[in-house]
Amino acid sequence: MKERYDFQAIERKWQQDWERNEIYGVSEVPGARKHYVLEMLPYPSGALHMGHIRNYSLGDSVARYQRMRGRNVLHPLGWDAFGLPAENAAIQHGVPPEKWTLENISKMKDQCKRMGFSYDWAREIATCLPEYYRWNQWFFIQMHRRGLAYSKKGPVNWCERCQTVLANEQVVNGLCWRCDTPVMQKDLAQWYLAITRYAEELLQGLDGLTQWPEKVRTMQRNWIGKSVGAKVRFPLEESDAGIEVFTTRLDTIFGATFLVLAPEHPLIADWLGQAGAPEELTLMVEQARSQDRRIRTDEATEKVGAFTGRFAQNPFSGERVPVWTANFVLMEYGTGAIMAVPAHDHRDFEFSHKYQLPVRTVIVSNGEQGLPDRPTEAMTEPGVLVDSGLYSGMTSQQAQQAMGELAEREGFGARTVTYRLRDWGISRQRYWGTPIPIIHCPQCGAVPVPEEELPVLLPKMEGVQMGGSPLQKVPEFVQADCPRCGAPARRETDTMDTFVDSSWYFFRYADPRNDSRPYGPEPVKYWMPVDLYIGGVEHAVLHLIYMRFFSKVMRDLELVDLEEPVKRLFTQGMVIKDGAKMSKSLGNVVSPDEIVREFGADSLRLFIQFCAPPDGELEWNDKGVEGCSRFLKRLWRVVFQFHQGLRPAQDFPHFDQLSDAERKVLRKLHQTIQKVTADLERFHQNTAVAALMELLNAVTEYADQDGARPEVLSQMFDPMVRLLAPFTPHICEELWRELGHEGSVVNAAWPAYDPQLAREEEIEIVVQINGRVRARVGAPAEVTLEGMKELALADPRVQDFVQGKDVRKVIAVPGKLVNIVISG
RNA sequence: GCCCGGGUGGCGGAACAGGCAGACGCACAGGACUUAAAAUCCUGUGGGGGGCGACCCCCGUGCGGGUUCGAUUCCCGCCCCGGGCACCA
Repeated sequence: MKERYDFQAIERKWQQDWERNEIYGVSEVPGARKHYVLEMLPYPSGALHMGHIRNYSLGDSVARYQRMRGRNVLHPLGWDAFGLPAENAAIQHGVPPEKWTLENISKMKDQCKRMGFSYDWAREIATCLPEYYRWNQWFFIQMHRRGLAYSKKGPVNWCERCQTVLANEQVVNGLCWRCDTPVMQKDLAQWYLAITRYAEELLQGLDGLTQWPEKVRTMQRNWIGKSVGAKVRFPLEESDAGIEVFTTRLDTIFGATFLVLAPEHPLIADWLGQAGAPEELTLMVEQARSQDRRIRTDEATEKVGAFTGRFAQNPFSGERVPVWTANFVLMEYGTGAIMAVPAHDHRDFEFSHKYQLPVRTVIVSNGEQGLPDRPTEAMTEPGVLVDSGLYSGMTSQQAQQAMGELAEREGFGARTVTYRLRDWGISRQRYWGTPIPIIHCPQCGAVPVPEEELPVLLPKMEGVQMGGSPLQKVPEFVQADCPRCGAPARRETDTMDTFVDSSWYFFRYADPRNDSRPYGPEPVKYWMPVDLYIGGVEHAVLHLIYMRFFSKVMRDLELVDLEEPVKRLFTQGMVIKDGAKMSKSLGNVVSPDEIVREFGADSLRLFIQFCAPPDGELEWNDKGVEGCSRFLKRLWRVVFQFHQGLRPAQDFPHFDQLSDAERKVLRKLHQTIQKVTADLERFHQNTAVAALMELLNAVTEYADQDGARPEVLSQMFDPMVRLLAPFTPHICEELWRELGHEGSVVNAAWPAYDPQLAREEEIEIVVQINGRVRARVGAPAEVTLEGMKELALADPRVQDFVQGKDVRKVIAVPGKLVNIVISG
């Protein structure tokens, strides 16, 4: 008997064996049912943290389980290898970003192997390699050809610390998502991807993603921010120009007592440029423009404004309305101008109050009589129109339609839809990213690099420095000939946002070494969509919206025949310690390496799946790992103590020849098979592990009895090891071989449960009296409802309660419970 | 303010479709083994009360109501915590 569970030796041994035999390699097998399990690809920071371990342990147990169920499972991993930390390391320590990144990848890959994750490493990708990023460039060119990638000069989000532009999605509460520096506005020429063209489709598609968490779908809906309304043009007095406003409440237009322009509105600049512009106006506009965006867009910030001295005309009522400008109106939403209806909008109400502007009620609640004399707050609900000319008496909805139709007929407005979603700015003024494949020619303008010249290689740079696009300082890179006219030209020196890399990487796993296109149609057709995608919720409006966009574009490029790339999304919870996220600054980081060294990968994997439900937060607890390690030691002990003399399964005694204890433990086994299977299907790894612990408790109890029979134990160990294999593959592999099997447990079949054996022979019926448990009676499993009632009423304790009382009702729940309702 | 989650022992959590609240694990206490400790094994462990005793009673899933024979679970009204969005016209 092997005395000790030497996890270090066992884990090393089987990791080497699996690698040598390439046991985790997969290929397309026609006819075999595929299953694609994916985990969000990591940034190669240098070390896996507990969040990674949790993510990959969950994915790995699903991948192994599906494989044992006979699926052809694709389970790959790669590296999101471009990005700022590599560049910052280069600046701080003088290490070339490529070297830093590749070394980190190698370290982390090693950690993955030491965890025993079943990745097909033959499909590994790293986004910083030309063989990968050339396809980023290729996609960019395809998009450019269709007008989906375009360049535009305008205000962009700028992070001074990262020295680069950020996408809207990367600005979190006005701060840089990476370093929390307040984001400024800057005017720059940038490349954009036209995600807004897919806004409606991305929104509609969410309804079909029924296996995504509601939370993520809601976040995406909010982010896309669809508003249905109308644009209306208010002609300006003494001018040919007009002011176009966007409103979702066209029905309130008779209550529009003034207009407000954003301080950045082009008309404001015009007017300020003219002689005699009021000083007060100039001052206000300057103040608003220079206000920190975060403060400016905070609801709590005081609304300030100024009268422009101009008037416009309400196209519906013909009324003359003053034109104001104010800090609360933003240029980037709608038309940058609003009609203010103080009676029916909180913000307008507040503003009108401060500047003594008129408030006019034009909507009343259904069934309400008369007008409120002096409203104390805005009534923002829809209702019935009053004081609105021809439209008085209509409901808000009717009026919106009728007014919209009139505006369209008369040509001063139209019903329209706006979105909060902006096009995706992908230019980054940094070195370590995919070069944008564009050449700027003085004659021809921005010309895409011809496809056959891809990839545009990122030149090696020794001394990367902050400030400006680093590639500008590499003359050999910058100097290029125009692909169209051959004249000397300048190569684009910005690189792509790294979220481009991660927007399509999971397609590449299907065909990772293709060097003539991003992927071939057949492998993608076979493997896609991803059946299960596991990762953190923090990418809800970043990666998870970009990847949906890319998939739609690929469909329109006729590269794939697919609406949505991910069937089921699972967002796992964070790993925390002492109530806070693990972080270096808090000093509460637990290193997976140390845990693996002390308890082994299997114990860590088991604990991290046992300790909390996968979608909830996981509070780290060292003692908990120890408990899981104890469980594995006990498993080891019981198998090695009893496996000698185990007989093959066919010697198993007939059911009728089993003792009560033997039937009991066999029943527990089949119940456990049933439970673990169901729990894995519904992603409740924690209770699956708990069930396996219960099973081991039952088996140990039987095994320690006098007269425990080896042939019965043999029947127990075999399926038990298989059930546990997805969670703790190393120890299970060792035990599996010890039990006499030739091949790997990885390829063993998932055990089936026998409903007959899982069924209890004798059941316990809970007897309640007026809803309180008062007794328990035994009954045969096949007892009828009437039989249950009789048994319950016959029980002496029940008799005591019932005696002299009036039994009004007896309720029986099959196989479970009888409730006797008495009175008096 | 709006939208998602969530609130259960000392702790992490379980209870899948309204039917025994607290599975499993941690921690703790007592015991066995040991010269001793560690490891391991056994027993106990929501709170309160009663009985020599096998046991029995009462209370208990954030708070207050409701529906029901029966509510951690469903409904109404609150409180608290976590996350997301938020001057978006």
